[in-house]
Amino acid sequence: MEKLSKDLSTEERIKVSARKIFTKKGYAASRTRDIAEEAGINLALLNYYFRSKEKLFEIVMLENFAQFIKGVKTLANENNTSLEQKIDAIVEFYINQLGANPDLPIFILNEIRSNPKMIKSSGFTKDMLLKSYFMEQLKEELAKNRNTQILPLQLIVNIFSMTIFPFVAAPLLAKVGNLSSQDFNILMEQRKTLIPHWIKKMIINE
Amino acid sequence: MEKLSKDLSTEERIKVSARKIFTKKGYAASRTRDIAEEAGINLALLNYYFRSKEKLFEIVMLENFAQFIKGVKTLANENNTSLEQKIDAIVEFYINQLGANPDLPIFILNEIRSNPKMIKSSGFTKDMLLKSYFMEQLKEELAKNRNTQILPLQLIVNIFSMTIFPFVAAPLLAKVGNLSSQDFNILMEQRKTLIPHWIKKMIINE
DNA sequence: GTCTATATACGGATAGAC
DNA sequence: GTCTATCCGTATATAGAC
Repeated sequence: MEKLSKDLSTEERIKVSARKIFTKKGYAASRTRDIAEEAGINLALLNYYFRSKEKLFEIVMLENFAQFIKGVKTLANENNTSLEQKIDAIVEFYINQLGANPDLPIFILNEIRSNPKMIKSSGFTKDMLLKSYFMEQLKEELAKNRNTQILPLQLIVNIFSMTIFPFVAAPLLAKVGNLSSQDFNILMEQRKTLIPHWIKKMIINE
Repeated sequence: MEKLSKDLSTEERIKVSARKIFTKKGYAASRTRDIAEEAGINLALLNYYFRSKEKLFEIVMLENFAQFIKGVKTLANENNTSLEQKIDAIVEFYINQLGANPDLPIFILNEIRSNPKMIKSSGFTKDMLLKSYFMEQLKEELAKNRNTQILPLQLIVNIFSMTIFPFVAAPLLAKVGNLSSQDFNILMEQRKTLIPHWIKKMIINE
């Protein structure tokens, strides 16, 4: 197992290792010893910097959340892109993001499940989507198509479902669909254009 | 916290409690002591019946898998229902199923992630969907609409994504969408008809 | 700041009485 | 079959030397 490069500060190396291990195994199954070893330092040092496993975890989680939120927040509020462009951008952004970090979404969702309090400190807010410019544009487009009986939220759920779920279910999907990891990547690459295309169809009231 | 009714055998009560706790907290974070207490028996007795935490877990997991698989396997191979009817049935089945067990999918997906070997013994096979009657009907319908460039698998991914993901992301969705649990149920109830409707649109090559 | 050694706690599992 | 008491491994956390 490759050790981390030495040009990061010790504190930073611990955080990087912690994220890696927490993300892969979840909080409970992760051992501070493993995190320390991965960072190339001693267990005592980990506690010296972060006081406890739990504190370290919280810090890492907040950064994970932030990474996740940042995408929507900025993309959804660009005010010189069309609705279509925004959908394209969001889908592509998350497929790229999760392609590099496939374990991240299920890890986050799972930790939220087992510790519902976490969501309060997560940075996710009810305004970040509902009051975004993206939401305005979506409502407008639905009205234009006389398709007002569909809650815009339903479409937003679809965008994220179709984008994120395949990563969450990847091992199962690989099995059931008989896919190599190469096949999986191709499938996701196709979805970058397919998902926006499908969403467009949903908006139109035939 | 309500104790389980006494008319089940001890062994059965332990299994029920184990499923409940494992499903809620995941394997690593679950304590055999808690399972025993939930079942209203002693820790020693749990080991008397199941020898170890791990053995108990395996048994519970196999039953969880079975419950999950059973739906697709039977519904996808009904040979006197139309494609449309099958899609309706699958979506409704899972929304009902997961409405009663909202933690089940993320639990299963998460345990598979942290222990990839598990998928081998899970009962999920590459034939159960790819070689189903459902798949035949889907291919046929796509061909009929000259929509052969879309992999049928992409549509299957969509069905399950749109059906299952909202449960997986429920706490987040509730937060971001500002939904009460009542609202969430309504949203999912709507999806029982919306999802099949959307899938139909995807099949048609406009 | 970083290490070795150790204290302390917790959780899974077993011994043995009933 | 079911319990109480206990053992023992493992993991977090700290003490204290360098």
